[in-house]
Amino acid sequence: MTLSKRKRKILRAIVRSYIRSAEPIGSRTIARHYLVGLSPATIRNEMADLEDMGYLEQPHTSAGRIPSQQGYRFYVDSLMEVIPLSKEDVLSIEKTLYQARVEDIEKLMREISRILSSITRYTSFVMGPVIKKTVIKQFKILPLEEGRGLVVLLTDTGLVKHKVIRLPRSLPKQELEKVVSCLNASFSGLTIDSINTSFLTEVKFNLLNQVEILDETFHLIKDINAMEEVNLFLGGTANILSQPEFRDIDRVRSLLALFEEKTLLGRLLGSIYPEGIEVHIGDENKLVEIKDCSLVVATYRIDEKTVGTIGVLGPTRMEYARVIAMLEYLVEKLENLG
Amino acid sequence: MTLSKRKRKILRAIVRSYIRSAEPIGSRTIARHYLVGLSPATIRNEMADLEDMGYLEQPHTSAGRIPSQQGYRFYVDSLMEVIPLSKEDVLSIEKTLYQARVEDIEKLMREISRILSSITRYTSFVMGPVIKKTVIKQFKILPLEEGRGLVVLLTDTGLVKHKVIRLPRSLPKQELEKVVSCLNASFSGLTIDSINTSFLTEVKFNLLNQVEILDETFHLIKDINAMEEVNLFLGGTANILSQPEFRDIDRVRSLLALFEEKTLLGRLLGSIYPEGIEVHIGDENKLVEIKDCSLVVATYRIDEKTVGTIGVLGPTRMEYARVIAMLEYLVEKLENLG
DNA sequence: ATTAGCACTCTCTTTGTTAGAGTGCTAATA
DNA sequence: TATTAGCACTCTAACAAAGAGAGTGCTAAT
Repeated sequence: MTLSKRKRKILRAIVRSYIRSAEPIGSRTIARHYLVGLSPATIRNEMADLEDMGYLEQPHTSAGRIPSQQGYRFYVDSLMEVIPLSKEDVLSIEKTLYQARVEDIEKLMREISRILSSITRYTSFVMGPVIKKTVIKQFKILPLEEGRGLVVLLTDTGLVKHKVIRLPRSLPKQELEKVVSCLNASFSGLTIDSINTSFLTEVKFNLLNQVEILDETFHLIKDINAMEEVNLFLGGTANILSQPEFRDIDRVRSLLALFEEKTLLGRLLGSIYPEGIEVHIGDENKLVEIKDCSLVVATYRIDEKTVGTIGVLGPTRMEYARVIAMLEYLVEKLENLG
Repeated sequence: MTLSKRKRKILRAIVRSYIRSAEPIGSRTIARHYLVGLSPATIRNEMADLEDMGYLEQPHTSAGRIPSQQGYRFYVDSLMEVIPLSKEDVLSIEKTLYQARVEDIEKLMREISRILSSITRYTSFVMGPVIKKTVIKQFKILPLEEGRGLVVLLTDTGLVKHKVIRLPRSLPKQELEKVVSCLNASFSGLTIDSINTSFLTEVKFNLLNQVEILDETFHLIKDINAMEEVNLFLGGTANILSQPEFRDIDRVRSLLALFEEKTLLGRLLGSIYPEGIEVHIGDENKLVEIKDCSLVVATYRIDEKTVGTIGVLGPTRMEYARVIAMLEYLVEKLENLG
């Protein structure tokens, strides 16, 4: 399905204009502003063709045309030119990051997400490694006051999780250390995911006399596993309300409910790990709640191994080029500062 | 300003009816359903009086009456009867809590907030102790790999915070312990709030040779202090969209933006510590964003000292009685399980 | 292949009309 | 004196009709 040069020009004009104005575009407008020299009638014929081919739609007979999902797809794949971020944008990002005094990865993620949503005016997200897939590096147990201890779990991605557990009151220090080293010997190097009940039982056997503490520790792992705690930062969830396509409360509601239930969203995002940047337009999205949105997702790597995703969710009428440029820039930021 | 028994009956009927239906109530309806035996004309006279006195409002001349803010106030103070939760509600709460396998205070807070919003259909929040005001119990520093360590900060409220810091590469174990015990000696027993720069400088002086690590630790405290991280769980933020008063996108937007920016909300809530339960109706709220909402807030205590708040934010047309009953029940849950 | 011209279609806005709900007032009633 | 019936009045919401405007598709001319 190849398009003539002129058809491409027209399609591009329509997509761009519609992205800007959210209004259907008529042949006259195009002839005047985008393809000077041609008459509206000619444009009309071309537009009719483009509609037949599935790239355009007409809200009703006497309205102009708007891009179809296929139209956006073609635009993103073949027509769009990604231009680098403007100096002002770069400057504003750098300034914000500097002022935020980013100190750890979580704060960085939060900040980047904030920047992304405030500049794009869409909803943004930054997700860290899915915790279930991260590799356990080390356990530590800090005895607290009588009968309680703090399990600290370090993962290879630099993530730290802790949990207060009960300890047997009579546990002498050496015993505790023994338990810890046993835990480390058993678990370190494994992903949290891979520790199942049968494996645990085996380890438990080796620690017969310390079963109680192990149980608690196991709960930590199980909890982490169960809660699917996604390291997910959302920004600009209220932004979609400014988009004219979401004037209708009912369309917004399901979306906002989705944002609140981060687990679901996290699972979706966790299943996308694009090489480079991926654009999911409308129906291409797996989640029904966002079947009329577009999702732009990028992957970032830290130390060659930690993998997270960053992206933007907005209407299909999204400023793809700009969003992609933003993402490219911010991925770099994440990778360098993280 | 005292109201006749009949006026009170009428006001109560109007408030109740409006809470249920969100529709203005006319004299006929009241005469038929709430005060059988009286004619609409009589009710009309009384209603006119009530409007004069400021308890009722008329959206327009030929509509029925709706309660004014003052009307709600009077209702909450004098007319409302709080009836205990139904058996079904209690059962459903218990079931949810049981299934959630609540293990730590944060999970409990999240779960309670979820229950609260799902049953009331308003937006709920559960806030833990404001971290700045919590008392430092103990520092721990765990050496990690070469040149890095994990500072663990324990507070008297059971809250645990951690932060990865850089350590001088050459720091021997005994030195580290010395630093830790010095930190503890200096800081434990103080609130994070109260540690200011000048006090720090003093401590720094005592640790001259370990300045670097102290700096990092200080940053932890400063960070906590600066980020105002409120231990705030929101639930049902999308619920307000179901309320007819929020059919209008623009009214919703500022509210949702507020929800996203938890700091602001946390500061507001942190400034309310009612004895028992407090109801803030409409304009009584300090925050402009919620001047047309009602806020119902309760305090909960754990171990006689930890103080947090729990509450509900909804339209002024709120089921006050039911919400209050819910809160009473859930406060108890929080206090016993927390 | 392109374009001018024109009839046609659809929406949006305006205007007018009507039905319905509810009020306030007055005069009658208990 | 408190209550009520009756009635004119007001306001809204819903609907219909009409006109303007935008844009199309088709045909015939260039």
